Amino acid sequence: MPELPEVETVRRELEPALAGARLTRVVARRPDLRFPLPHRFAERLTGARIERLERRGKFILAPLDTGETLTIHLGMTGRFDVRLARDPSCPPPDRPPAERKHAHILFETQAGALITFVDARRFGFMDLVDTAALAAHPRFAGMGPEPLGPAFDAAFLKRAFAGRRQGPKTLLLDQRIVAGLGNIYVCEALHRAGVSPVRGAARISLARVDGLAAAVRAVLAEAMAAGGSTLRDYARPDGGEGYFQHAFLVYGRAGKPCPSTGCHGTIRRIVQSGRSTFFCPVCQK
DNA sequence: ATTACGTCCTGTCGGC
DNA sequence: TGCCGACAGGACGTAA
Repeated sequence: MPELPEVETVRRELEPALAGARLTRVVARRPDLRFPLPHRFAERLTGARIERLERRGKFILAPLDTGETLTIHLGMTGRFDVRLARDPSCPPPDRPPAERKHAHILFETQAGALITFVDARRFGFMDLVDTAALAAHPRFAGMGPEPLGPAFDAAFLKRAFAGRRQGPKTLLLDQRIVAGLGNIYVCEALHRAGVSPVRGAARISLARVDGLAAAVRAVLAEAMAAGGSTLRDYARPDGGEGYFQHAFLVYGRAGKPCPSTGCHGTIRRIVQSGRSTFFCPVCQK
């Protein structure tokens, strides 16, 4: 379940193999992921040099020397398998059948690295967009600020919440308000800030919104330092696991006692906009 | 403008 | 033991 910390971890681990690398071979083993791949996808990538790897929200961006940018979204189960250049006399290790079955896109670099995009549920997607027009692209034009950037603070969030009747849970998941949060970190941030996920967002005091913005930044920074969270779906390109899941205070903990000091509440699971919300009804007001 | 809800996709897990 | 539904949760389309 890649959210910002997981996507950033993946970006960093792809860098050694892909930043500055020239693609010598690209294979799309099917014409679509979540959406159809763009026209002549593999051909437009083959021979291109990836100038660097960036991240915007939950997207990985790879600007190319062709004037286009490869945009990648991992969806739910998308991940990369990275094999750096190796001794050609040593055959590659066999992969488990499930891996092979859902290996949809292959990238080979001039230096001999083999990068495989694997996505069982195919909620991920890739696109090629004109780099000069990237900011104006519908997918990015309306995207909210980076939660760890300077534009995301209490004043900004207060404005975004103004006049809104939906709960902060729903609004923080909206990538047009802030880019990169997903279900897990929104639940965790709301609990840390002591803010109820169901309270009408316009009715949250500035002081609480301030605490919420701080909690969002803190939980993301901590998760990133831990290499993200590994649940059933997410795996790092290096095969390692993130370990922030051990720091969850509410996510997936329905029925367990609230971990807040002095609070005797019990974590509840409810459904908001079709998604699970985990929270403590006692200390989240 | 805002809100609500359905859709996509497949593997896993719990209950019967 | 096997079947079946619930669930996981990203973005997006549609309709009110």
